[in-house]
Amino acid sequence: MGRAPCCDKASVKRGPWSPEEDELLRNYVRSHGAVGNWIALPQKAGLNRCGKSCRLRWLNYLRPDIKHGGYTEQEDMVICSLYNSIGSRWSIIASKLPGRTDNDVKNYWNTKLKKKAMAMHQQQYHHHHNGTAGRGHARGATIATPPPAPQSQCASYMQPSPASASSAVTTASGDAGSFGAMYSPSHQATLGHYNVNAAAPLAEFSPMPTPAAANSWAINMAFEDMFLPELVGGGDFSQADLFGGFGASLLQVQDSRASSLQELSACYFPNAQAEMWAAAADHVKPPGAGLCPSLT
DNA sequence: AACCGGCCCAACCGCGTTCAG
DNA sequence: GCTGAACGCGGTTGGGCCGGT
Repeated sequence: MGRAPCCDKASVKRGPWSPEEDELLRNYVRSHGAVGNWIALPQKAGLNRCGKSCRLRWLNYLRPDIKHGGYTEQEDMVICSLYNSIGSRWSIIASKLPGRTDNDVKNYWNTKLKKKAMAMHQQQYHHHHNGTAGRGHARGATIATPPPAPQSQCASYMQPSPASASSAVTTASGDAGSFGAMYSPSHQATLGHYNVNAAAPLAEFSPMPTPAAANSWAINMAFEDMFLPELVGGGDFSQADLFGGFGASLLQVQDSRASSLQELSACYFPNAQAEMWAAAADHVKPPGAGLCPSLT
């Protein structure tokens, strides 16, 4: 049974906002500062709107610091790598992109970035088969070459990143083939969903990027101001760490980094699986539930 | 010019979480 | 501890826009 509607839908205006309504809302927020009670706002501001709708309008459109469009490649990369790490946690992803809203990031991913990833994947898949087939999987020869998977600037992050399936755990277990099972339920759900909607094998693990992939768009990006070092406590991340590694370097992710990443993953996946990952890094304790405070 | 289909984005919907009473 | 209201989030939808035919 669903919850009761927050307002009487029959009596409030719905649909696109008029400039007049925007102005009323803007004026109210300007003069009253932080909105404590969105449900009460429409009446106070003279708006015939649902409070929820007002909140959304403000957060997604009217806020003064909002940026619209014009995503940079660096932002693309942040979105992609975080999507790989934590799935469709848009609010978290958006929080790492100043001026971007979760709705905006979500729309951007669904309408553009995902396709960009697919296109890049096609390119790199062909390259892989034409020029680098037979090189095997850098994570371990025990893994059967997976079916074609997005291997793009985005899709290259779709392989198990340290944050979603740490190499420390993998190498410790000695069973690289168990990667699929290493995904947390929440991650699997995300990928499953992605698979259904995108009609593409994103749920499959990508093979390790080829050298060609390593030269791709993503690898050449500057990482100095990336967010992950901040998230894991200021550690200096190499690109290989962030991308899940390239070649042998991946297999030798140092324990400390792996631990930090496991902690990060545990923060995002507060479940038994995350606890298992975290436990593998001995000194890392998963949070009880919810996101790590540092991530919110 | 009219129609069509795909794209894009703002807005809506419903559910889980939080919190005050 | 319980309950219900409010909040926050992710998924989905509606409709305008635009390019192709």
